[in-house]
Amino acid sequence: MATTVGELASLARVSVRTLHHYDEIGLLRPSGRSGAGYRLYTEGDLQRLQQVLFFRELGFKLDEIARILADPGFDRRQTLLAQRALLVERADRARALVDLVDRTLKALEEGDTMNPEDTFEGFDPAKYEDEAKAWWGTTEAYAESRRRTSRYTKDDWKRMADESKATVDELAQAMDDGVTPTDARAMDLAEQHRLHLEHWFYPCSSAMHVGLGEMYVADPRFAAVYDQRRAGLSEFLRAAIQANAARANAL
Amino acid sequence: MATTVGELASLARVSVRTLHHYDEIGLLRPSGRSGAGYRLYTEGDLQRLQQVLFFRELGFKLDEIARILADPGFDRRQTLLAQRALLVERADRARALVDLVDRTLKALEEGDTMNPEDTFEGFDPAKYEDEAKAWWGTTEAYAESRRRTSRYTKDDWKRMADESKATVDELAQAMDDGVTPTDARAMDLAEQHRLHLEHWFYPCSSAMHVGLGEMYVADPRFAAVYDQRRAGLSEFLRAAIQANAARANAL
DNA sequence: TCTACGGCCTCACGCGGCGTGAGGGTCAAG
DNA sequence: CTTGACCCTCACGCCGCGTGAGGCCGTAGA
Repeated sequence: MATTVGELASLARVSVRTLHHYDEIGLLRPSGRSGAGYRLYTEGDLQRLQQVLFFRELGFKLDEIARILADPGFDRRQTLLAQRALLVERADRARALVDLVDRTLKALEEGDTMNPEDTFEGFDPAKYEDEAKAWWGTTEAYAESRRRTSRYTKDDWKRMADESKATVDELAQAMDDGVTPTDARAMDLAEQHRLHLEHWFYPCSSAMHVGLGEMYVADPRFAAVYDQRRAGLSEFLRAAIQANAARANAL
Repeated sequence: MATTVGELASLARVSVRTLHHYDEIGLLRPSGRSGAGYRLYTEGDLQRLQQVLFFRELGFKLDEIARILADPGFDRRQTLLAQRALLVERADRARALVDLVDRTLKALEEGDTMNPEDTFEGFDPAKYEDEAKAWWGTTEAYAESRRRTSRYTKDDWKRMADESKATVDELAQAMDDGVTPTDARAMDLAEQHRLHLEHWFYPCSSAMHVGLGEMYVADPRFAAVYDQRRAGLSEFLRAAIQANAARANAL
């Protein structure tokens, strides 16, 4: 008329330890005990266990399951809808990451076939020192920037402004399209932004770029420029820069 | 020339505790310490951190990341491909679960609108007792089965066999199509199997059905019948029955 | 009747990736 | 000289169990 832990465990394909655990936390107490203290489970217990496993499968936490089962009048619809949203998010995220891996793999291959001597450059001490200075004290970058910009003509400034505006517009459009900062499109725009800086102002390593991104949200003078174009744009750019730098560094 | 934990933490959008942890486990040691023992991070540290966060984002475990970064010649392609497979699996699973939630919601609604008196039936003590007996001792079910089958004509037997074969064929086809046991299609077939038993032999509660599923894999006489039709079919049926019972019980 | 042997019991630590205090030093500003 | 915002090092907590250790129960064979 009743089963022991081991039997129930093999029936439901869970470990004995799991049943012990569920007993401990009160999620599934055996209906009885034998004289020797053995746990005895009834059919009702099996049914409850199946309910537990069903919700566990859906990713509910054990205490949530306990609450769901405690009150049969509990709004299952509501609960399931919430869990659905969570699962959709998880699926989307996993898909996005697969995408990220794919792009990383592609970048790896291209990098391999196109410029194998990069391996050397990565260890160029001079370059490294340069980058370090540039990021840890903005002064060096600032000096370089002034050296360059002092020779720009009005025409140069206009072209620079046009380019800049284009990038900002594309970023805003990406946001409107619901693109996330870790998306390829956003990262590519961040890279475009970095190249823009390199071209017009000063050498800008990805590390330095990250620092700048921070400044864009932290310094209201910068933030205003972006957020005026579109709410939250400065934060979006910062995140995209981070993602882009992370990708670049990991290769 | 160097930052403190707090600064690096806010730069990289991680907690100070996380950096402490990475220091503890040796994943990211600060390049230096101040006189007072403060952690001091260089730009190189930031870059390494970004590498760490990149791989963490992809779902690598911290010790795996350590191994990847330890050896620059590490086969990143291979590693990324493996991770990709893992992520694809995760995405598929999440999608399947969303599907399961949807079907559960649908079943909930239909159940609500079509037969509200089921709530009563669920608490019918007579029925419950019957089910309990049927499952915990197969004898009762066996007796009922014999009572019924003793009156079957040759024609009845043939129709029963045809129905049975059809279900088995559909199950095999589902397997061929790569359907998983927790998929709706598999669960529906399991339910069909259960109804088949109810119709031709004896009342078969979902709990009892689970018990039978166990027997199908455990008892070689039964397993052979299914596995002869298609390798692994008995195990597939068992899993589908489990899933179907779990779904039914959770509603 | 003794002895295996398998199943059951109760602790209790371990894992992964940190969160979250407690209790105390350090450092620049007022 | 004090405040307050940093920083430090323990060290326990979380979640869902896995994995022993050390010992009792129950049945079957020698």
